[in-house]
Amino acid sequence: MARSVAEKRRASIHDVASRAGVSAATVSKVMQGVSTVRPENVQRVYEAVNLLGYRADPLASDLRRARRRIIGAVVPEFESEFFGSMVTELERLAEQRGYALVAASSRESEEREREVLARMHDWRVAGVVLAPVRNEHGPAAEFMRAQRMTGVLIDRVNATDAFDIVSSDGAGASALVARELVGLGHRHFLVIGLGEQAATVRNRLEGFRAAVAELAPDARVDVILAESDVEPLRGALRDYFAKGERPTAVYSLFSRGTLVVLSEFRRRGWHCPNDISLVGFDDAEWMQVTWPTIAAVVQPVRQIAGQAMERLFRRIEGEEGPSEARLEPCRLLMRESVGAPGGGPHSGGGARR
Amino acid sequence: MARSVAEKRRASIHDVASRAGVSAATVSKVMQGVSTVRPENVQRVYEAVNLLGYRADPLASDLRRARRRIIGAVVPEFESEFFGSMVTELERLAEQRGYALVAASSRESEEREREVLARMHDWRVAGVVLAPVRNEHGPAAEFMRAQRMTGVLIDRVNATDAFDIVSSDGAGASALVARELVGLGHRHFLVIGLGEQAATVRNRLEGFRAAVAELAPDARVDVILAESDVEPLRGALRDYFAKGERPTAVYSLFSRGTLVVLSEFRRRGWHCPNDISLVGFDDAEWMQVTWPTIAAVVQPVRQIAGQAMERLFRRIEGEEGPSEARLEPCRLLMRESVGAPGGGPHSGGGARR
DNA sequence: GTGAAAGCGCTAACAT
DNA sequence: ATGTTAGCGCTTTCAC
Repeated sequence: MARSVAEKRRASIHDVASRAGVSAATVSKVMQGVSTVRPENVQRVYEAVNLLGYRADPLASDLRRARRRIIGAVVPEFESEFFGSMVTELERLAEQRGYALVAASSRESEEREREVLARMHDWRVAGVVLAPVRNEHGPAAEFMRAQRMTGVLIDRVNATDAFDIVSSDGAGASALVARELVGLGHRHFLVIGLGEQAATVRNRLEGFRAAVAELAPDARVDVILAESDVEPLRGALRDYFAKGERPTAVYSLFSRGTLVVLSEFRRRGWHCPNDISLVGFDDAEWMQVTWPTIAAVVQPVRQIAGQAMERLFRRIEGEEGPSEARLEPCRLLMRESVGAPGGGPHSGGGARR
Repeated sequence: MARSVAEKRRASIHDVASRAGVSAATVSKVMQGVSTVRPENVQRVYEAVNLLGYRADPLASDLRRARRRIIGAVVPEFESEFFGSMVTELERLAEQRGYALVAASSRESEEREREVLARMHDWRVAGVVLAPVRNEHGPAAEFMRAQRMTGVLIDRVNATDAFDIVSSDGAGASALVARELVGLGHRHFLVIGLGEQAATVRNRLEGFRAAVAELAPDARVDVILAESDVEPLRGALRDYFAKGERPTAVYSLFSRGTLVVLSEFRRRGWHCPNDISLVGFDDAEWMQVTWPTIAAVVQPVRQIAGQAMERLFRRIEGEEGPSEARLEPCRLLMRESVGAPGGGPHSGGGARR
């Protein structure tokens, strides 16, 4: 039965075709700018398109073409500045290439990460940018590998031969931090991190340790790692200080850790940098307006996103070859939270590297 | 030509069917749990499914069913805690109902907002949750109306009869702020906001003004509104203080404004609450660890997301009727940044409402 | 230059 | 209980 005009169903390519007095095939050609269509018909098609407000359904079109112009992005959370701007960048880059980005949050759960990846697989996305909850050996990465999905791993990853990976050079950045702090005279450090994020945390920690060992072999580096949640870390930190430990500088390896450290400083009435110095991994907007301003390692979000997309599209376009690992350098923003040990004047606000 | 076994194309429903020795229709039935299939065949189908790793393509299935189990979410930015957690919540709620959430950022641009909405329309999403850049009269909302898309507007919106809307009760929250501050003895206020976010800012401002007028008719409320960007606001604020204006309390109507205010306080060497008090709209994690901690209005993200999805799905399921507007109450977290004018002791850390 | 026909992966009537 | 057929909206040979 013919459809009534008043029906609210959206115009399909056939509606346009009959309205323009041509076939659907011709409409399709016009929409794709194929030049072999007679100008008169092109005209008629455009008129019908405008009249009906026709827009092709990209999903139907993709179905026929047996390819999806969709990139999946999976991140541990949307709530942080880091992953928020990462998704923004990835979206921009995907759209720039005519793809849509579908972002999903794994909510720091490896189980959910797997489910989300299964959905991406079901959707037949062209490729995935995965920021794993833990590291490159998680179930999600394994799933991707098993299903032969094309993808790139970012952020919390070490080398793996299954995928290209891109992350910031946490070891290098931590060496910068060590150099700064040692240069100011610090010899007793506390480093805190979350063990679950094994890949990144270990890099950062080892980079720091190695640099300190080289620059000041006599220095002491204490480490507090909590397994998976931030609250145990708070407890451990509290115990540590309660025992009377007094490092002159604290280096937090992840952003929420910086908040925990600050709140413990508050509890004890310690002020940076006079009572103790603080550097955090991951910069945030608020860190430059508080009193004191907080020194931080700035991750190069745009570079990471750019490299990740670059590599991903190369793979999508069929490039073979061994997987590559790329480390993007970080900047270190020294701010007021860092000074010489023992309440000396701080080092000023210059940016390094 | 028959496909070779080694081909890496994903298994389709036909592959499963032939493998199980039944028709595609039967496989489809089994996948949907239709009970009229002979147990023996159910078994065979499952075996084939497992063997081939078959998973239905939800997009193809949706195409056939002429409906898409996709909800679109459009927010001005992914970078803030507020919108980040909003997207997280919306994703959770959509998935709970068997839909996928596709989130996009309008990047604070109304032009882009329109484009993003056009894409959602092209995708034939079942519904959209739109947090407009400016207000309910923007081009995106107009587009949604014109295309008869089903959607709900959140956050920066006033009433509109075209859509259901959900936002936090900015006026009520601002009245709470006014009550607190007036109660402490403040009589000279500065309120800052971004004019472009017309809908919310006006509500919040008027709520504050009205409450102050009622509680302390003699009080003075200065207002600085910048049009669209945050930098002009910084300039205006600087000029204002340079002129010698000394309100005893500042109320920032949006989160980035709070950062601007803090950085201007820093420039002038003013400390909260002794030199001046500060309350910001929008809470953030860091506000409870800095010195001083920053008082803030907490928006009920989960309630907003919950109501929005609730209403959206009602509409998707065909519910008619006039559009409704819902305001969710906020909480006010008093913190150390607020005290009595003139450097008196601050009011403590209780939470109100 | 154009359109008929086939088909992407799936579901839903409708015979059987 | 099952398979055949038709078709969602689109693209792509391939005759004409």
